[in-house]
Amino acid sequence: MSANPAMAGVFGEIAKLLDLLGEDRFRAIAHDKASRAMEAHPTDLATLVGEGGVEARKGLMAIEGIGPKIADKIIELCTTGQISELEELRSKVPPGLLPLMQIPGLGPKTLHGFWKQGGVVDLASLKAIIESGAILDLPRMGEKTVTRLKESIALAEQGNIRLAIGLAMPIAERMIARLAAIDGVMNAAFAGSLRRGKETIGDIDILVSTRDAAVGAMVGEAFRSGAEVRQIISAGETRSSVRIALNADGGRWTLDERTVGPSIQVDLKIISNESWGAALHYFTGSKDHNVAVRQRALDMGLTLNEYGLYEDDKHPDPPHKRGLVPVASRTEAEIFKAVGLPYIPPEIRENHGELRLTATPRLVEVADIKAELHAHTTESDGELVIDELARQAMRRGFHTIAVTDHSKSSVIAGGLTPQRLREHIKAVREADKRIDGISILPGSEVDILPDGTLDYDDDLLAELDVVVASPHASLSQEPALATKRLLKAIGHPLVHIIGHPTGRLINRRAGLSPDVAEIIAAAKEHNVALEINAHWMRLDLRDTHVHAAVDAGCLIAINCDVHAVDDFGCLKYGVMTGRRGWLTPELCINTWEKKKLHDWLKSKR
DNA sequence: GCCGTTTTCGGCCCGACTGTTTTCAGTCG
Repeated sequence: MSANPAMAGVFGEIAKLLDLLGEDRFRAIAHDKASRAMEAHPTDLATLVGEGGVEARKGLMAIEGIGPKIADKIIELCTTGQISELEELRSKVPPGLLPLMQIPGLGPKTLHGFWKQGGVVDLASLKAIIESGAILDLPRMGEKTVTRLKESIALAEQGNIRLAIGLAMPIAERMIARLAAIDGVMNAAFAGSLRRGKETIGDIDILVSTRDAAVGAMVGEAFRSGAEVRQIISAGETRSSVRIALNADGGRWTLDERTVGPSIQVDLKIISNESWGAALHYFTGSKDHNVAVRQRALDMGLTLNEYGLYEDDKHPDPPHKRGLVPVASRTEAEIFKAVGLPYIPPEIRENHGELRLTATPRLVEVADIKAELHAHTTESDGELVIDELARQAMRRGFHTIAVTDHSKSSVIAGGLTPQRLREHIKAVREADKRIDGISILPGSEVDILPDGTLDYDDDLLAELDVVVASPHASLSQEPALATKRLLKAIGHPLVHIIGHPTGRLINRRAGLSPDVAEIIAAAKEHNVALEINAHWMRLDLRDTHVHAAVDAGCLIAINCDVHAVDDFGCLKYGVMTGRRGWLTPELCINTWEKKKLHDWLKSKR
């Protein structure tokens, strides 16, 4: 299991504590930056550290944002289980104070004042000084601020859940369609983490460019007066923020407030058409990518903001307010070119090496996908019969569809007994003969049982053209056991693909935590593809795992795990996840021409 | 605390918006 997220959490906490204590801001920023670098690092840093030593230190310092001091702290954490500096910081701050930083609008400076001057040590004491009115005696605290604070506390108490991309995307598309229909709107698009294809979205960023300022005012008004708007957070000439209620349709998943969250923030930015590319780049992020590109611009004597890329004349007023003509601003490509970079696709803008690219990488695209290798029919828990499934796959231009219903242990999902599977194989082969224009292959999504054995005997598995082996039960077993379990399935000579390798469900179930590096190495060795399950509840493998797999040259499958017609629409989320892992078409078996794919499948028979 | 195609010291991205202010601090992205 990768220790990176937990490690990132530790350094995030150090950053917050430093902020709260009013220590040097740049130290806090450095720890926060390092925390994000750990979170996103594709391989397990604890493994890299090993027993510590000079090599470990060197390896850590090679990572952008990690220097000698933080490297030493990582080694201390990995070898002793704690960081003495963190323990010391914790002892200086009341334990109930730190969680208050989650409250929107409440930053370190304000909270520091609450603590030192208002005696606030936790949520209860914060509420108490609000209730008594004592809060109004603190600096910069007026009626409006306190009203806003009360709303923010209520919001934070409901839980701060990042929305799954598959729920955020339709909301964004709906709002954009509405704004784009306004006369005089030139461009409307989403940016932010949604455009970068992250698995969950903290808030939705929408960008609109208009013919003139009057249109902009109308757009802002229309945005803030939408039926779903619950709260207007801010309303300016060029920016507005609202909070909208969620009424999400999860398809075959039942969604409750714990999964969906009560509401999501949507930010609107209105800009001129001339600034479209600069603004799109700016608001797409990521933050780390932007900082790096901006720094690169400065090094070239240029300055970049959301309005454009300008000659840097060191003037104190921003260039766009002085009527200067930008070097580049209309398109993102123009801006990248002007700072000496190839066009960088949004999904890899994370400052993870993309600024060292000399050409735009050819990442996998939705149009490349020519086969779906994981689909269910009414024979188990799907909604489509074989013929309908084949027609839907054909409509999308696929040359191959695999019918992979559940195996016998998945009782609730209507898993097939060996006898039923043999009949089903016959039915699939008949459909394949009957229907022209697509290859319909008999397969199974066979359970990987807790001990790593498969749910059917080898002689039956050998009759199938496609075997997707997936974990479905015992998803909270120990990491070491989970690793052993998956390695055993990968080593099975009849297995083509490991389906949703960890079994996680976003915002709902953590799933298995195997040693991903070991899994990837074994998959590479045994010529087994690891699946990116494209359903937005799963996205499993996740982006960081894909990145590690791609680095290792491991094959990847992107499958929609089709249960109903709509599930084909999840392909874009799987592809975005692949792109976030720098996945090229060569390594993605679903992009292969028919013969190449079928030859590969047969090589395991 | 990190980092270097002007720097191994002295910087550290940049602008919008809000509320409480008589000119700006804090927060956010």
